[in-house]
Amino acid sequence: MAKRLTQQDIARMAGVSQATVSLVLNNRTDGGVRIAPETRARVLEVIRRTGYVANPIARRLHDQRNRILGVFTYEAVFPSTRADFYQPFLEGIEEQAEVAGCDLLLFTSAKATEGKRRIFSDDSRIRLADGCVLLGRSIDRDDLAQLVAEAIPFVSIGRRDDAGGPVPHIGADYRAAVRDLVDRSVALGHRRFAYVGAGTGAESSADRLRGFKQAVAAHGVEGTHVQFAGLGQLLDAGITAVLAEEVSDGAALVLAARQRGLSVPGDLSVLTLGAATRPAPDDIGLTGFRIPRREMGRRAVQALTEVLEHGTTPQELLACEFVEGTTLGPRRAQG
Amino acid sequence: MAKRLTQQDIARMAGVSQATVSLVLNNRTDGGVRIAPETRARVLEVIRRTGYVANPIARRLHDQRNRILGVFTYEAVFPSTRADFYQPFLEGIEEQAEVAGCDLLLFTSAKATEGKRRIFSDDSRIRLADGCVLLGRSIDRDDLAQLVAEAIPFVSIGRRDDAGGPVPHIGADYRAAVRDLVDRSVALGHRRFAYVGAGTGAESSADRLRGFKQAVAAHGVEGTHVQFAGLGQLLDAGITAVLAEEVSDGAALVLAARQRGLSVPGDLSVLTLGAATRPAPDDIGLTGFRIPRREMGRRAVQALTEVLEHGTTPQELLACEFVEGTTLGPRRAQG
DNA sequence: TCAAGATGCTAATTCGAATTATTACAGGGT
DNA sequence: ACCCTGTAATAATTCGAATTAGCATCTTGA
Repeated sequence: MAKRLTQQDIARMAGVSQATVSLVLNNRTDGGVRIAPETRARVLEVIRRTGYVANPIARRLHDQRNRILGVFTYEAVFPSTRADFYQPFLEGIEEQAEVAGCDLLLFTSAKATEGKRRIFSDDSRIRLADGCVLLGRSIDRDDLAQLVAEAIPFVSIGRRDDAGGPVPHIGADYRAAVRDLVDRSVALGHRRFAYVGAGTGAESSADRLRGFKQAVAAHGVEGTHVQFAGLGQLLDAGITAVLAEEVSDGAALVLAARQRGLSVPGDLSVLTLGAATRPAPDDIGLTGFRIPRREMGRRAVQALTEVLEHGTTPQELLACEFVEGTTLGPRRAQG
Repeated sequence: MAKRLTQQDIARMAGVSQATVSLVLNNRTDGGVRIAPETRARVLEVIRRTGYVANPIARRLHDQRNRILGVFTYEAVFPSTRADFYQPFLEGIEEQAEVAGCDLLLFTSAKATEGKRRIFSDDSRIRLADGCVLLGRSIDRDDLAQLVAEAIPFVSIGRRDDAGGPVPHIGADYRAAVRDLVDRSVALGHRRFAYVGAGTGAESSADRLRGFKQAVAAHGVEGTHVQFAGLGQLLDAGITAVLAEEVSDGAALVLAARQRGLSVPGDLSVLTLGAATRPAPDDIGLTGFRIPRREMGRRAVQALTEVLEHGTTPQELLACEFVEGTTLGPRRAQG
């Protein structure tokens, strides 16, 4: 197989030294470096002819930066079961990477152990890239702590609690978004709420539940939290508005209610909080909010650029947009 | 920022040389390498205490391999408009890359010129990877020729004509697939066929048309080729079976026929040849064949591995699977 | 007791590119 | 002839780990 070209090869062809090639390549004119125009032209011509590109590995070894940004996901990126979830983030990431003139490295080599990938295994390749975007609902806390401890440049998509230090992230402002939904519902007369979903574990779940609790407290209305949706139980408790963390749970509630001959939103309002770990029907028109996934991807790459250039620790929550839908209505005047 | 530990540091702490640390780390026992058990233990203890991990960059520099496979597409990968097309290929690519223990590099830095990316522009980063998979309906012929000329390890997804030499590729066997459709149709009594579509330009189009022509010739039946579908014109010509290159064209024909009060496949059989450059409705149940996209992605990565290891030029066409559908039926006995 | 062989480790080199220090050589002034 | 200055290029070193050749030191056996 044709061996890969090195600067030494280019140098030989152009009749100069390897150092000269490097200087020409990097367009160095500072620090008393001078290259005669004709020499420069000769070297550039050889480079053009051969299509030579500096070995990123060697480059990275010497200094920092090879214009490669890593993307780490805890599951495979492409399988269509995951596509709906990852896709919008990746769109934003790709878009901004193109703007930044960087290539994207997908860490597919990280072998899955017990179904989950780990960043730090026997042979972590994370440092191949200049920096890294982390994607996934929940991220291993040990991995996160090690990233922070080793000062590896990275940005998490999704807010993360401290892990031995602040974790740079671009998240969605679930607290504000959930509060907004409660506000709207209260304005429509609702006084008894239920939050259906985990509400714990991943930061995104915790944030939603926190927003819910803040909002019901602020309005002085009733709000309960249950892990799973039991329609009868909710109705018995006199609840008129349900906030379902998972989209599929929200959809299931709407269908169950209608099967009982109830009207949504006439008898019960159902709101969804956008979590999508399971596929859900999309023809129900659930009221809720849109997670700015694409924008989060874009901002994450921008933030990573800042980390790389200034060593900062950006943390930002992006606003979610209200989605009108058809499942929120005024509370029915009750007997 | 705490500087990263090196083997030299570990060596100092354990009172041995850097070489010894390397030998212990790689568990080398071959080629007359011997390390006393207690020395080994001492080094391992220091490694354990410090949490040292070998710098992958330095490691790759030495190995001449960076275990990075490139993926080049002429359009952005992730935008959802393209998702249906690229997705299955990428699934296969990712799957096999994981098996091979390689990471995937998406060439997002290749700026688009006139809406199309080019592999070889000012500053091609194609050589960042060990090898490269090319994806896209049509690939710039100059790019292709240069890849061949420079002996850059790559594999095209989709058959390609020679470009200054044979082009390594994993394609779909469109000729066989189209012949099969004609065979089935002839068996059902059809004698007058039309091929609707480009039939030229990209290799994939040419292969389909070639299969069509071979089949009608073999059966001694009538077969015409038109670029665009005019339903009336087809019916006037007494055609009873249409093969539409584009799925969307096939779907349009079915809808147009039914709008005229005709039955498909009662009055006209419509077959599709799987090209999907435009979105098409998927609820029509067109008869045709399935392009093994995922498998092609997998095989392409395998083939690339072979190219890298043995410098071969693999060329392979994978079989397409017949899809029953509802738009092919026996020719109606005509007055 | 001394060569032969086994054992345990290290010095030195390699990979490819970036950078610094240094050399080589021209022409100008005295 | 000599020094100085500017210009143009190169030699040598660096990064971190892997590898090979080779140097000590210690056992054996005759």
